[in-house]
Amino acid sequence: MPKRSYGQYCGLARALDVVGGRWSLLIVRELLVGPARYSELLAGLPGIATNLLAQRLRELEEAGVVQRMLDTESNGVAYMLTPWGVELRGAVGALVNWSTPLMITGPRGDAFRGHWLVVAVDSLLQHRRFQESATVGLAVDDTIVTVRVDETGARVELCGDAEPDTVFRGDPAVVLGLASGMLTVDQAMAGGELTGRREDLAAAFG
Amino acid sequence: MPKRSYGQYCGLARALDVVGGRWSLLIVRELLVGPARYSELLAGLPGIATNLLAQRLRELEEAGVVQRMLDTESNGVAYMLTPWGVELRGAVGALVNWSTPLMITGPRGDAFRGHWLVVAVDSLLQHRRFQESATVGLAVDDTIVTVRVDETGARVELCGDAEPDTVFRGDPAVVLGLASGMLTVDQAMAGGELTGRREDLAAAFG
DNA sequence: CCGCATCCTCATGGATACTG
DNA sequence: CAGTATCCATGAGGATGCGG
Repeated sequence: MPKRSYGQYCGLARALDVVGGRWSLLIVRELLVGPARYSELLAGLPGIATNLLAQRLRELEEAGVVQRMLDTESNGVAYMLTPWGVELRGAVGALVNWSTPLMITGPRGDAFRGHWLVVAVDSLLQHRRFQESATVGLAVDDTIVTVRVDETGARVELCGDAEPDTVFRGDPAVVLGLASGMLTVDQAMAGGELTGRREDLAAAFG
Repeated sequence: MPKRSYGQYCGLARALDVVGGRWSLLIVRELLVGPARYSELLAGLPGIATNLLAQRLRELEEAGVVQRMLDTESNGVAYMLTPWGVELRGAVGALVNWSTPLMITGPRGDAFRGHWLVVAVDSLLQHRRFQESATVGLAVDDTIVTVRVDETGARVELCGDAEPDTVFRGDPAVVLGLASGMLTVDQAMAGGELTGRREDLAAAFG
């Protein structure tokens, strides 16, 4: 009955009242990539229980972070972020950037989904500047993400129909190392993990 | 046995593995103002259970976010953020900014501590620009915070011995409204809640 | 006092089965 | 497919105790 709140007149506390629950921000992460069906959310959130996903979606919808929409393809429901929900990108990105040390040294064998790179690489490239413009594809497992940089900044998205002309295949850690600047292009390509034109990669992660 | 982890190779998930637990980020908020004793943390975190505070401090220390130090005054222990912990300021600030709508419309009667304004006002002023420089004091309850702005940005801190020459006394909501830009100086002073030289206030929250 | 540890109770989270 | 229902494990909140 009484939904648990911190009961503090403090911005951080009130924010956590809404998105501080377990799995809540991870659901937001999924929806930052784009609208998704319930089953897609389940697939993108390995480990979540079905009842929890349903409950969290209800809470986030009630709070005004998430809204339901009609999936025109299947005539079913899909979930998407409200404009206010999209504004969580900054907070999510800050946490992603902060966690870089944890991504380098942490445990192996964790679950991974290629589309997580969309939010992560975007955040990591956000505070970097680029002289040249470049568009490269990054293939991890069966997902291809497009990284497009120019003088105005970086944009990362899931690859749709139009594949970029240069696609690199590699390990998630290598991709994140490049994006965070912990790994140089030379180091990343040395292991032969990444294939393609070196100068394209250097421009995208310069 | 196994500390609860999301088990995802994702920056956000790994960050939440460390600071996603209940109360964790609020503890960080307290320490962003400065080092604090255990009892001070308890006072700044109304609602937390004593055992939880002890457990969270242990976890955060083990993760490298918090470190113990010697309190030279009392020869007791004090807690402070590590350099990596301080870097959470960006994420905390992003959540504070995001929560602005919740601070305007939310429930009344929540607990409040004056020093919470240090982190909040600092975050809210961070993305704003100022033509003139100004230093004003904001008094809420028995806490006075100093807001100092100039062309290079804003800095907010707890008022020590040297009180600023102009001190405004007001309601937390009015102060936050000013800092977020939701409230103009005229509106804030109209109710007579804030007293002092209007031009000083206008410069600090322009 | 201050800094916790213990104990107890109940709310929350997790796993799985089940249903419209 | 999109969730509920159920049941068990874990975690949080509150009071109290206790050593330094």
